[in-house]
Amino acid sequence: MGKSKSFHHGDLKRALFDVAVSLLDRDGITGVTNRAVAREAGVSHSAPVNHYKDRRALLTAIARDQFEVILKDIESALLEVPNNQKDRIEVFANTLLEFGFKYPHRYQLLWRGDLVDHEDPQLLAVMDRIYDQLCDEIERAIPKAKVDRDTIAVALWSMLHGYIDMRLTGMFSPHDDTRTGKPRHHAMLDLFLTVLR
Amino acid sequence: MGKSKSFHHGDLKRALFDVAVSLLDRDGITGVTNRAVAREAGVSHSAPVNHYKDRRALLTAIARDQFEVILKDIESALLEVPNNQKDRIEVFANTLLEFGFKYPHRYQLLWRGDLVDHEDPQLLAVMDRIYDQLCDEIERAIPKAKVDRDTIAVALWSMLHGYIDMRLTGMFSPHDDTRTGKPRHHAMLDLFLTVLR
DNA sequence: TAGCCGATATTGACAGTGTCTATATTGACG
DNA sequence: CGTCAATATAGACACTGTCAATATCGGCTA
Repeated sequence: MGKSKSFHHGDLKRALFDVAVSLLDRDGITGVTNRAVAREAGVSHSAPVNHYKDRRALLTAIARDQFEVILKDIESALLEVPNNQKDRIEVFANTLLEFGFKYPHRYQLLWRGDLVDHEDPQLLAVMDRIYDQLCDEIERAIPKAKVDRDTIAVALWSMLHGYIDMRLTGMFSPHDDTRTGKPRHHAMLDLFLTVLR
Repeated sequence: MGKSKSFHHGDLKRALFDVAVSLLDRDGITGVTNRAVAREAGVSHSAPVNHYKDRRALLTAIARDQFEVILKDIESALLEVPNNQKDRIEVFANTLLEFGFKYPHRYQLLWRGDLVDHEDPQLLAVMDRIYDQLCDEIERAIPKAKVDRDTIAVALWSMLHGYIDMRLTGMFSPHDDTRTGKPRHHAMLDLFLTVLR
């Protein structure tokens, strides 16, 4: 829709956004200050306020966008897997894991309640779509279960998020499972999916 | 050992520590600034430097301590459960969950790599003890498994951490499982432990 | 007891931050 | 051409962490 082709700059809003993301990747969240972003974009230190109310608004926009990226990654990865197969859940999981390890700082931003407005309706909407996607796959894979579909979804997403988060903080090292020789997260998933078979 | 009964103050090091924790509980991590801590302790803004090299050092000390609290909570909770029972794992899990919900800000601090030095040897030591404790319980409950004990431990801890973290960011609401009527995390645990039976 | 000395606390400074206000510039549109 | 709202700037304020210089205190030895 209405991308505001700007007056003085060109499209400062987008420029600020892009700069912020690249700073995030390079320096982590502490490197993404309003002033650094403005500097990098070649504008004055308080130019951003016209496009993003404050730092939180900018970071929320990024989080929104990255959740969308994840959703699209999942959707397109699922396209390459035939329907009604249990390993669609595996595809879901792997996509999330890959994103987390490829863009650690972006991933960590997503869950920083002090920096991102998790009440933002658009953001909530995307998260819901991801969640619903997961529920659909679970329903497809195991229509009959002792517990809620939601419980399975929450359990699985929790495990994935927790694993990524703890790996990123350096808590777990990326060792393989010694019994199967598979990467840890692969073995973990197998273990989890055992319940469903 | 050697608690440095201080000269001017009394035991400023401990006072700073306690003030920091109470500020953390009250205002979240953003409220725990060096200056606020000093102010609250009634000393000058740079008094803390004599006891904690910088903010990171203070927060690392807190994290260390809180991991110890968790370990002790787990150990004492386990004392009330007979050996060789599978629900010792449940006790482990519930203790972690309770801590997270009771002290959300402390819990979140534990995983903030930008604020806490996760290479700190003492901190690593405590985390290892918690991890080993978990592994022991797993070994006790299921000596024979298709996968590594480590894989089970990592999977379980990941799930617990992920659930707490996502609950604290407001991602999941605390709904009960509709099939069983149990709290979500309870049902989640049951689901996970199914693998082991 | 006198006096030294290291541990502890204060003060002041510097660079950086987010955010607000007033001011200037711009470009589209009448 | 001139108006006006959108956009950009410059300056200020109150914070922050951290450092260096200074002051104060207590235990120690002489």
